[in-house]
Amino acid sequence: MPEGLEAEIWRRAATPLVGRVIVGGWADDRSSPAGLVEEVVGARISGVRRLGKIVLIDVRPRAARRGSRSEVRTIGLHFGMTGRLVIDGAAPIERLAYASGRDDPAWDRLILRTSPTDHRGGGAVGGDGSDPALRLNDPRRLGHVSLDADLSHLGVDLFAVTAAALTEAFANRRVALKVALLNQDVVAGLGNLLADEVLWWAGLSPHRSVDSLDPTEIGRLASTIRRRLPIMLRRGGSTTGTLSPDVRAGCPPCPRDAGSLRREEIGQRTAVWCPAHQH
DNA sequence: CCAAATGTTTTCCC
DNA sequence: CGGGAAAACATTTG
Repeated sequence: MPEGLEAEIWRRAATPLVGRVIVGGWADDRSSPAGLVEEVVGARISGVRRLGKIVLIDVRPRAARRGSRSEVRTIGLHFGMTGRLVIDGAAPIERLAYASGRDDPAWDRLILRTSPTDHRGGGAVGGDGSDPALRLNDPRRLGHVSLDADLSHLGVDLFAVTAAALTEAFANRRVALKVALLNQDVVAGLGNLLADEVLWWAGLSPHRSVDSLDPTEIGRLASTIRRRLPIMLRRGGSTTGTLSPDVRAGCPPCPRDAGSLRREEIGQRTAVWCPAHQH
């Protein structure tokens, strides 16, 4: 379930890390580039950003050592379907939909400990026995950690969507609207639930080819995205929409027009939509 | 035992 | 190179 909204919740939760120095940690090398922890130990966290579904931790090495890079490095947290972030022992999202409710340390993929300095309260942060500053827990290991990844292929961020950006992203493509919205190179951050949700609100069929949309429809889609996302973010994430996991599972009558919701596979993902009002 | 699950990535084919 | 379909990744949940 981690889509752009969950990444934004985690990004906000991780902002207290800015200013702290990474003093140690551990990375599962099946999920992270080899030597990642050694690369960032001693570095100060200079920023926490988000791009699409990816949370980015910028770190500034303390000094140029021989053979090491002195410029800012960026740790990318990619959550896959089951990755969760725990900051200073607190999980902003306790339980992910469609994932385990347990928090087994065996599923930890990245642990970063930071120095006690710069932490409000002054207590130890990530010292012996205490909670690490950052913990990425991912049972299914479908997520991963990147270092200085090239993210230039990503499309417009879901919170920056405009009609013009969609028009440009849809140009020269002839795929189903639902497939295009799930493509991170088109819009970065929309996942299966958010894509179905915004199409439901915009009244657009997931089957429509993107090259068949007229400017009015693209404008309606863009404004729907801009309007619905902040509401769902406030409510707690991508499961809080009209087409919640419960609705998706049960396929009750459409809440808008009492027609029947349809559940079918589009682009190898489950799509839920209302043929009565989505055209 | 079985089916389905929020996300990528790869591979093969047209 | 642009797609589309399908499989793969690894595991839990109901």
